[in-house]
Amino acid sequence: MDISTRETSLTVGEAAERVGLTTYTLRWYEQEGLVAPVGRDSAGRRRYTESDVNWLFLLTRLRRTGMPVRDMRRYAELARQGDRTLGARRALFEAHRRRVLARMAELEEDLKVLDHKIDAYRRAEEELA
Amino acid sequence: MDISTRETSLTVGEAAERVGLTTYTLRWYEQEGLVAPVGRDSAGRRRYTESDVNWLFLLTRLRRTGMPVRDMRRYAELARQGDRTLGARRALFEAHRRRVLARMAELEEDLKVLDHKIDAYRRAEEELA
DNA sequence: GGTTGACTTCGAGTGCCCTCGAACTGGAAG
DNA sequence: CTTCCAGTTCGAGGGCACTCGAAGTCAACC
Repeated sequence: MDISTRETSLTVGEAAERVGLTTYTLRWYEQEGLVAPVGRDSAGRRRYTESDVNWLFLLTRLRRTGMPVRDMRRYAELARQGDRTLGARRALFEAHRRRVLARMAELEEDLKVLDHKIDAYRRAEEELA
Repeated sequence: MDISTRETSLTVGEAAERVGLTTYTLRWYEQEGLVAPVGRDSAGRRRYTESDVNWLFLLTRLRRTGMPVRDMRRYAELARQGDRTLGARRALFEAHRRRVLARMAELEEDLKVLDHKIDAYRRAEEELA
């Protein structure tokens, strides 16, 4: 393999490590249409480009914020249709952004419950001490 | 049924509505040991007390913050052992609190990615306009 | 006293997201 | 040239947290 290929493309294992997913998951994402078919070398092995890796990274953030795989697939389909879906993709992100904010607000509420509980335990422990 | 019972105890359906879970889930939680066996009326139907409902509410907050059912069970077991596990329960909550904080920090990072992406889409749309 | 509707138990089924085993292939190192 | 490792496909399996269907019971209302 030539130098330029070596410098810009990664095997499935390398890509997996970069983005923090397993090789199983990477292949599965591709199969599920979350990732466009990845290029192959002469032996039929996947070669991930920079932009493949960037895309995967974005997917991990979407996933981590609780976006279902189904929605990620919809997003991937939009992205594959090019510029004419820019608005739709932005809308998708804006809607998701609102969900993430709501989730964060929930967590803050829940944190309060946790803190109250911790406090109650602390006081109860002092009672018994 | 007498008035005091009517005022302080709820059927599984009522309890479910109060805490935002289904009747299925409430029974399943009990079966899984997340809830101590609930009192029954003369016909064998569950009657949830105030404190049952409070406990269930707490469980929903733990669940919502991502605590696995397995850990909730462990917590429930500790609670059933009385005062001598106060320290352990507090430690459990403190550890969980740290996880929630970490999760919130993650979400904030992810929100940044989302915002950058939204911005990029906005600019790309303007390019095309 | 019959109908309705919410309850009971039990085990099976569902949806989501991976995760893995099996059988095979091909390039690289010794 | 053999050994080894990382890759390939395919379909099956697994963990988690519910969710439901079936068959039955019981209290309440008309």
